Amino acid sequence: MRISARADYAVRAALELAAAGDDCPLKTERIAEAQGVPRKFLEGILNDMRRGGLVVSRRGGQGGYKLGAPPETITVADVIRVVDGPLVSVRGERPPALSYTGPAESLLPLWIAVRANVRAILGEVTLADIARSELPERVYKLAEQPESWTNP
Amino acid sequence: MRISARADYAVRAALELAAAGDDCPLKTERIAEAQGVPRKFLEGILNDMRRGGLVVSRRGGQGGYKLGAPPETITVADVIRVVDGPLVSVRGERPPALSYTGPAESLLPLWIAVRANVRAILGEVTLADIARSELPERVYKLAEQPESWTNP
DNA sequence: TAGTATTCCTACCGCTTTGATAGGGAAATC
DNA sequence: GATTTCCCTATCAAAGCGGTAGGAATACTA
Repeated sequence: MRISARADYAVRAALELAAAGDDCPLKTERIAEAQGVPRKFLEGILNDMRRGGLVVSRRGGQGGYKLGAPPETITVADVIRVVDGPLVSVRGERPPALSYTGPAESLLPLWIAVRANVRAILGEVTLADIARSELPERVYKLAEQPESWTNP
Repeated sequence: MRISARADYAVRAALELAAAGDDCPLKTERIAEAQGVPRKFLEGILNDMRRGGLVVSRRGGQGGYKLGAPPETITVADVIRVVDGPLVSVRGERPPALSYTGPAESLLPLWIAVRANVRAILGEVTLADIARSELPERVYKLAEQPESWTNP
């Protein structure tokens, strides 16, 4: 289960926009430098976000990008879905599309539970939460536990 | 965040073995038919599981595969790690290897929380749980909620 | 000891995805 | 009209993914 570079970059760009505020559009160059991601690559990602309605753009002189909605209303899941499609998939299918037989029958509810638990984080945390470093209680509690930081 | 075909197949094969019991080795052919997965592909997966110590094999006449440990002690996370590497990664790196700056600083604890929540499911549910269709309370509760089944 | 069944190994294949770059067209500002 | 910036298309190499082929090694059976 991997978070792609696209998704990571997209969220980081969105966070820069959230921090910049609504009346201060940022150009690709600025964001790329601030977050240390390849400019041309980021260009394409921002474009996807625009098509997805997540950001709005303006060209020319004082142009750039800004968020298309208040950062309190945009979740990380929203961003990832726009640039990468479904949050969680099994063999390229969304879990409800699967079917199992024999001793594997209860595998479906398991994948469903995994997806629900991923949503419980990514679907609840907003850009505003991260930008101001105030993750929701429940999320913070998870991140706090030392065993969450250890690799198996 | 996708579960690969390898991982899905591996878990299903392991479940067949769990259901078969310790004194009844299954051959690749049997498992492939039972779960409807390509035989030759499954062969390679079972081999990885053997190298990872998850299953033991015997060739010849009454050969086949059986679990290398009681199914109550093997979690789904164990299986996935053996065939696919780390459970959760960001841009190919494990979360603790990342670092973020500016408004993205709190992105790291977020990824950590996601991983923790994935582990909370896949690292707790054992092959025995699934094979006998008795998922732990907490997991069952998640899978039960109707909104867990809806696509966004 | 010969035969057969099964795992095991190596290599390969086509396809898609991923991460990234290049170059120029279109529009907004000055 | 010049400049700035977004926007579009095309391309690229490398890696991963899902799957296949053929045969070598080994264990049981007779």
